[in-house]
Amino acid sequence: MSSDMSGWATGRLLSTAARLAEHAWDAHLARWDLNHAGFAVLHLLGGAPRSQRELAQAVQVEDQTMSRVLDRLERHGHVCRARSTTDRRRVEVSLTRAGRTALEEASADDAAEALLGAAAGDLPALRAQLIGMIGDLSARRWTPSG
Amino acid sequence: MSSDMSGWATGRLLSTAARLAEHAWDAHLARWDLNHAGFAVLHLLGGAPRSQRELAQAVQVEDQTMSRVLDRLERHGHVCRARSTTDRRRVEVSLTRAGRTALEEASADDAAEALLGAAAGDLPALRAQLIGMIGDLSARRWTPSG
DNA sequence: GCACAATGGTCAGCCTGCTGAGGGAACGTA
DNA sequence: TACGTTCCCTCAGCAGGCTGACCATTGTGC
Repeated sequence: MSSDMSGWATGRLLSTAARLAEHAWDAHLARWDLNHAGFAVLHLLGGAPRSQRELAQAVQVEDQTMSRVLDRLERHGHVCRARSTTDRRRVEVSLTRAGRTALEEASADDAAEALLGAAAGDLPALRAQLIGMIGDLSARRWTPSG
Repeated sequence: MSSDMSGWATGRLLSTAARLAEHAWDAHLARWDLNHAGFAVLHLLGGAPRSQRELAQAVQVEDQTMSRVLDRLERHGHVCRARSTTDRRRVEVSLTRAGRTALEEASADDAAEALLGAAAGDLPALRAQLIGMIGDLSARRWTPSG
């Protein structure tokens, strides 16, 4: 049944694996009205409030995308947006009490991570390769002298 | 500058790497009015015409998604859709002459694959891990006794 | 002080993914 | 022949990515 993937481009392999991982992850997070994108933001916000741009850069996403992810998080009450008093261009984003609870509960039960661990033979090796790859590709993308 | 990704969930690493790979790939394919999704379809169609459902299953995507990818390919003249004469439920998809040309030209210059090769330390190992992972996760998703 | 950049967010629009719902064609069985 | 089921595709709507264009605020230089 499973097609022969040896002829697939590596990019397609990455995309497919990522979609499957997101799907498993989202199924787990739906309990808290969350998904993979929102969860990553809550995770960052666990430490301290941040501006939207800081969040966007931390998760390697455009500002506009972060804006809409925050719309959804705000709509579901996980997050609170407030114009900065010192610099009124900035929007300070912070966890609500409900958001912190969701973050803690969702983090405690990391079934999805366990699933990936089982699916990937050598998880640390895979992670190391992905991290190296992201570093290389994102440098190529975000620096002028690509 | 590059944030510390050691705390990232593996799913997020996969998504980020996949997006960066898609971005590089798309930049290369834009010359032919193509993107990563459309290219995968053309690649499959290189052998022989297929029905939409066959294409969807081959690239592990829902039928509705494939339908829209084909809309775009058709609009740009890469592909031709024709109702099957033997089974009028089916739609036979085939390459146009322009589509075949685009496929051949885009395949010849595989700069994006080379880029990924350079970014990933050990490309064959990465590919092997991804293929294993896709097999495992997609079995979990698409079979009843997940 | 004022014109002009740089910075931080948003709006609009496109693309790929998903789910849910529905329509038309083919097939089984009564 | 008629009916229900299955199969294949499409429409509608949501979400996360992206680009391009725009607005408000802040900072800079003359």
